Amino acid sequence: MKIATFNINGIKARAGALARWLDDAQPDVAVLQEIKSTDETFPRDLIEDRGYNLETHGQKGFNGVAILSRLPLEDVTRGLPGDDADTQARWIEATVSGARGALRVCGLYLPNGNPVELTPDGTPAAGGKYAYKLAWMARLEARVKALMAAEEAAAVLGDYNIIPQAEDAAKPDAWRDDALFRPESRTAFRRIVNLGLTDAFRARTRGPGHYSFWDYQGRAWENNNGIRIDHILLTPQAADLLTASGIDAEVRAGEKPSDHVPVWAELDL
DNA sequence: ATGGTAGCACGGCTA
Repeated sequence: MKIATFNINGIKARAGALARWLDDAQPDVAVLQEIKSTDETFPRDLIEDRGYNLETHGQKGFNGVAILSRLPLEDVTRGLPGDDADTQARWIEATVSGARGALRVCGLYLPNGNPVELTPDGTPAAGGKYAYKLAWMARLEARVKALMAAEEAAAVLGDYNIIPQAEDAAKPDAWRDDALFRPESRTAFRRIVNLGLTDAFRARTRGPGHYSFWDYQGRAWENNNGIRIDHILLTPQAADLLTASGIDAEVRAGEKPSDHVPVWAELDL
C-alpha cells in the first residue's frame, strides 16, 4: 500500500498538476493539504474519475485537508480534538483496510506559526500565530499518545511546517528565527516523535539535500534552496510494515506546480 | 531592510 502526503496549495489551481501526479505515482492513499476550498466547491470529479474515494474537511479561502483512497474510507472524523473553539480545517482521519490489515490515516496541516510574536520575557505571545502553532502541537501530542496506546498501525502525515534538523534545510541559518525552525517548534516536534513514531523518510534515507518545499520567491527551486517540512510519521505497528519511502521532487519542475512536492511511503499492507 | 511569488477571489490575508 502506497501512502502519500501532498500540500497542493489550492485544489482549483492544481487540477493539472495533481492529476499528472496521481496518474504517474498511483498512490493507494493520499492526504492533501491547503485545498483552499469548501467541501461544497471541491472539484470531486478530479479525484473520483480516477477511481478514488474522497473525504474532505474544507474551509473557504484557507487551509483545508482531504483524504483520497482506492479502498473505502471508514470511521471518518474531522478536526483535531482538544479545542472546540478552533475553526481552522487542519485535521482529518479515516481508516483504510488493506488485504492484510487496517491503517488509521491521520492527515494534518500544522499551523505555520509566523510571524513569531514573543512577550518581553521571550515566551510566545498569547493570541499570536506562534502561540497557536505550539498549542496545536500540544493537542497533536495528546492525539498521538492515544494512537500509541491503541497499539495499531497508524500514519500521521502531512505538512508539519517543521524543519526537524539543520540538514533538512539548504540554508538553516536563514531559518533560525522562523516558526518552522525555532527551538520551541523543534522541541515540540521531538516530543511527538519521541512518543515512538518513525519518520518514514529518515528511516531509509540519511544526509542533507532532501527537501519537500521550495518557495515560489527568490528562484528557490532553481537554486535548490529547499526545506523538508512534509513528513510521514508511523506508529511502531505501521513502521514494521515500511518497505520504501521517497520524495517526488521532480513534481516541483512541472507546469504550474505547488510550492510543496509529494512525500510517500510503501507499507506491506 | 524591504520585497520578492502565488492562491483565493476580487480586498487583503496567508504562506
